[in-house]
Amino acid sequence: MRKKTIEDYVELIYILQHEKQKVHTSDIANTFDINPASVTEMFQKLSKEQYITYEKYNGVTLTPKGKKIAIQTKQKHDTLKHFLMILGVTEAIADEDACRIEHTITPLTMEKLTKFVKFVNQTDGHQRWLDHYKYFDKTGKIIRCTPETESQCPIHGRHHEHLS
Amino acid sequence: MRKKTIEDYVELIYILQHEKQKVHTSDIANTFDINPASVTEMFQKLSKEQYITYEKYNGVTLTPKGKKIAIQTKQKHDTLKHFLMILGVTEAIADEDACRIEHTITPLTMEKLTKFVKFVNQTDGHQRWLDHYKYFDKTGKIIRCTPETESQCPIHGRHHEHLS
DNA sequence: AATAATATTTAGGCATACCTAAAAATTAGG
DNA sequence: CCTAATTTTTAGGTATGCCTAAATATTATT
Repeated sequence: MRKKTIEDYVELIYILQHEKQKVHTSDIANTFDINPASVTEMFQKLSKEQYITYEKYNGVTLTPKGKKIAIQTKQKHDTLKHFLMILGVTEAIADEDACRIEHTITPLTMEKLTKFVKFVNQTDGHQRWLDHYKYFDKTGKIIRCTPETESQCPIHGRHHEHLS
Repeated sequence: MRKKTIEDYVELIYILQHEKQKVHTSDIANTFDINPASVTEMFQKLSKEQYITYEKYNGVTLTPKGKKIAIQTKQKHDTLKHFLMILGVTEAIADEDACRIEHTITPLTMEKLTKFVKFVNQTDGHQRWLDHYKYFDKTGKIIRCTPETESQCPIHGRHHEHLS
């Protein structure tokens, strides 16, 4: 599997903290499926760099610095995942890819993707184009419908009344 | 800068081969802005793994295996870049992000993104929604226009005739 | 409270992609 | 064609995130 970054660790600690107060070596080791010894090493590093408070044999908590990064990362993750699912990627894979992309993407690209997701959400139920995309995704067929021809559109024609 | 993968090297060799026949250590070192010594090392590795034919002091060429990977990678790169530019990312940054994402993305996600790009291309000039997205990107404002209200739409209203 | 089971840490290693400095090969100029 | 400049390679080193095995601390059982 992919090597975990500081962001991965901090994000996971953040998520686990909701259930556990103190997050332990084994929690991380299990979720990431890596050796506990590796987690201890990372705890030491994260502690040295002030992302977490670490007491030997007693779990960790996020510092404000760590929490900030965690929230930012989770935010990116959720947006990316949401975005991919709009395009028709399954949840499990969207999750996986979001996890990888969230660390490498530039702020500008993240911003545009965020806007795209907002755009789709805020026009929810009114994006005929998205139905057309999904139809294309399924069938490979492009069906154009202009306002004039929409009533004959095999995707929208029948439901025309409650769509507009 | 980010560490370069086998794919990065092979893709760049592929691009440079069009101009140069044999690609030399310094060509890669300059483009990636890394030390020539590091390129030599990678040449040795790539050669050992049969991606390139490597003769000391005499440049490299792609093997069929290497060329295949190169073409696949470049394909992914171009699609990703295109996709990001549809969303309004500038060319330079789209290029940068494409370069990072192309190595980590799963096939399913790549497939959906490819479909999305095709969908946009094949409906070129007929996606009123894309104009709406761009308007939202610029202004933050969502403007809904149904077939009935489209003629009053500030984006499409005036140009209604040659759009449909 | 002693011992057994479990969890965590330490110590020593590995692979990867990079680096610098120095050696060796190639190429260019007189 | 020989020396100087340039390019490439070798050798040795670094940081990172992982590993295993062994040591140590904690927790649970009786």
